[in-house]
Amino acid sequence: MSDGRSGQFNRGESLLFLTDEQLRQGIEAMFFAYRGFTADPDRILAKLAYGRAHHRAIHFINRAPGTTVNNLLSILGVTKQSLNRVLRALIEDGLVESRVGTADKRERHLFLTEAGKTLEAELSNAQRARMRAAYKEAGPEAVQGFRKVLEAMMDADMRRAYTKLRETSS
Amino acid sequence: MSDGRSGQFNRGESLLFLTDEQLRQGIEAMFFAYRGFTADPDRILAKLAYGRAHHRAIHFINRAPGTTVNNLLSILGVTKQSLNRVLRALIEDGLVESRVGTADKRERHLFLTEAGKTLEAELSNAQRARMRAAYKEAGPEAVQGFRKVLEAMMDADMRRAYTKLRETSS
DNA sequence: AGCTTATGTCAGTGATGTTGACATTCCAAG
DNA sequence: CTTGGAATGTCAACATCACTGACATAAGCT
Repeated sequence: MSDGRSGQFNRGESLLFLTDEQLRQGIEAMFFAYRGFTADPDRILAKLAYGRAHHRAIHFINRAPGTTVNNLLSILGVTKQSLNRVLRALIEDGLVESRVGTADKRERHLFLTEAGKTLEAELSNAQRARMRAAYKEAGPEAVQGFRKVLEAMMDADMRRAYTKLRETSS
Repeated sequence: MSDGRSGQFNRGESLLFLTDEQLRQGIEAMFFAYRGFTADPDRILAKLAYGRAHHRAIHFINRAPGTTVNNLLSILGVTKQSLNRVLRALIEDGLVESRVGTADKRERHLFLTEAGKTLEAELSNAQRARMRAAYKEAGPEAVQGFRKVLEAMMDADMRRAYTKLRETSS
């Protein structure tokens, strides 16, 4: 790691000791934090006999109403058969509506019903509350860094999906 | 998007637009990043017919050699039945050794065998490589914020486990 | 001796993922 | 136009893994 500076570190690198130990702490922080991240929605979902797969489907249908099953598949990264079971349950329970495509009748466009939107809001509110609290506790500068590292940790195709979602929502 | 930044915030909060939209982006970043975070180990584990549960067990046994089953349970947050299935497999495959406690013979103390350490290193290296790359891409200041937000997102008991691990490792 | 603790095990259930087979629809080559 | 392939989505069977509940065993504690 020859940075060829006169001093041992330049200003930018001096805070970044990438020892295995530091990295492992980051790994463990990620593990524990993700548990907290999903804890609140999990509690709500458990009462309804739903799991995280249902939450993810509801989240992204809400995010991009009218999305097709195929589109959802690529975002969620599961097989279509897996997603189908989840969608079937949500449709039967009246949370999601599936409309045959007009241009291409093979496609199904997915929408949340009023009941679906209600559950989505309940899940979102719980998760946002925790995120808001964490942001507030960590402070504004920390939030920038948080987002930056997370984005750098994604696979290329995930980052594409992520930035695409950011665009369409604005 | 009502961000109304005319004079509504004081200096400290001015960088922190806690709109629902901003929070949702954080949520999605967390979702996608966690997939990237586990992708590399998952590939290695799949070849051995192991899952993430095995990885977590191996990780924390390596982190705290001699830990008891009960201790591991509280860190991992799974049921003993679940953990037992995992441990049984790892012991049968010669990756983990279970020694009866000397002071309290009810306890089992867990250690990685040489083969276990080899697999742990393989998994760790893959995950650290990604973490290192993400840290490098995001920059030093970002790393501080990343860690700070993650810690703030944990449940209280998780944060206790996390900081305890940090102490014992130093 | 009786109560509690630590661990392990068996049985049943549920969520989630997989592969395979199949129906429907679209599109393009002949 | 017809036919065959590709795309989209659905249904069925099976595997994995987590959970709850019940119980067994051994050891420590009062």
